[in-house]
Amino acid sequence: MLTKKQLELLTFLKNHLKKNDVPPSFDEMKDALNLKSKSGIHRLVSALEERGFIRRLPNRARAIEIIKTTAIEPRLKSGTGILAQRQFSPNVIPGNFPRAIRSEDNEDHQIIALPLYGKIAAGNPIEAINDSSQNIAVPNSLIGQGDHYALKVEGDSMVEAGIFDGDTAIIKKCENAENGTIVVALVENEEVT
Amino acid sequence: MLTKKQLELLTFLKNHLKKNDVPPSFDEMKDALNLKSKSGIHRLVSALEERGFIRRLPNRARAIEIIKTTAIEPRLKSGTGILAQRQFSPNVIPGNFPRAIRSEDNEDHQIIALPLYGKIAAGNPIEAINDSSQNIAVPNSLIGQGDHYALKVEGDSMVEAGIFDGDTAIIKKCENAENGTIVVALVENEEVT
DNA sequence: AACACATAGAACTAAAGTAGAACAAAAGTA
DNA sequence: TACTTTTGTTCTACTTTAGTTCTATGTGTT
Repeated sequence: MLTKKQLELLTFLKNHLKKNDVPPSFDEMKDALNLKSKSGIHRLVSALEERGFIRRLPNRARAIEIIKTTAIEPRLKSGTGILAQRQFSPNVIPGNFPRAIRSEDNEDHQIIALPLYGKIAAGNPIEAINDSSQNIAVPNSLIGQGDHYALKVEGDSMVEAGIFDGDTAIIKKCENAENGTIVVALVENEEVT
Repeated sequence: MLTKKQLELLTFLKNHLKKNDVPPSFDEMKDALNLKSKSGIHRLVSALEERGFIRRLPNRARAIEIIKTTAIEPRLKSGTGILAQRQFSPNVIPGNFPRAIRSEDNEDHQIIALPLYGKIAAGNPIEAINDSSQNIAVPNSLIGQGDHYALKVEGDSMVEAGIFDGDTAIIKKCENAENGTIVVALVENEEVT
């Protein structure tokens, strides 16, 4: 229903509203999405309005109201039984990875296979799949010391951190989280978030 | 939906009504918002009326009625800057509290004041309020060893765990989370989830 | 009638905010 | 391939918001 940019704006709107009680102005939205002009925002806002996610009063400052947000991700488990528990402990993404892997760099680096443990929800918690049969290939320039594994990101509540739906997160395993790091924590035995 | 000034006035209206049972006059509103003239108030009142937050009788003194307020509780902070970061580390709710405090038991127990650090989102992360000025009173029968504090629960994604919107969570501070415990983790410096 | 208190609103200014055209590039789609 | 949509940009035009002063009008009391 929504493009990435539209979702990003909607998410920002939601958070801004929660934080400040006041909808952001076009300028604030512009800054939040790292645009240089408010016109792009104008179009995104119009798109959100057209799709029925927000409502607004024309020519009124900050007159934006959220009507609905994106639907919640469908859950994987059936709801009847209890999942076998994976032996997760809290893990940390150091968060200083380069944003993207340049393909031309691949020659220079050794590729490492990381176990793909399952999915991680950026929005609602999603259970961890416990078959580590799938691996993904990662240049070891991304990896420092220690145990690592991978999770697929599902949901969009982390877009502000540059983590998008469908991304694959490389997770470093460690026992304690420092303040300010993005963590993946096991919640209630069967879900990670 | 509202500009800052409009929200400011609406908040003042709400508080004044709660305190005095009588809506303020234009002059009182003018003083409350530090204006030198009542005309500004007149416009703000009209804006609030236009947006459906208040209703009024024309040409009647103090004839203002609040129809609705903003969905989210007004925040204590100004909303301009970045929050100073609280020194959170991952914390654990042991989860074996009795479900409710019976008032007749209060005589038997010592009451302890816990700092109310802010809100915790059961769904999406919410930033932590960093003024620990508010405390809540808790019977120490609920509290075991160690550091504790309190957070308000907002959202409902934890209902299955018996945690509801509006609940106040008593959190025990500890450094490591065991598997299966419900944790509150600091995410991205300013939000807890 | 006179008075105090309250609301209504015009007129002006400056600042903040919204609207949208026009062009270009990139991504997605038939 | 051709076409459409989305996105990013610059630039301009216009509207609203906010603060101010000043005046007019309505309402209830004495």
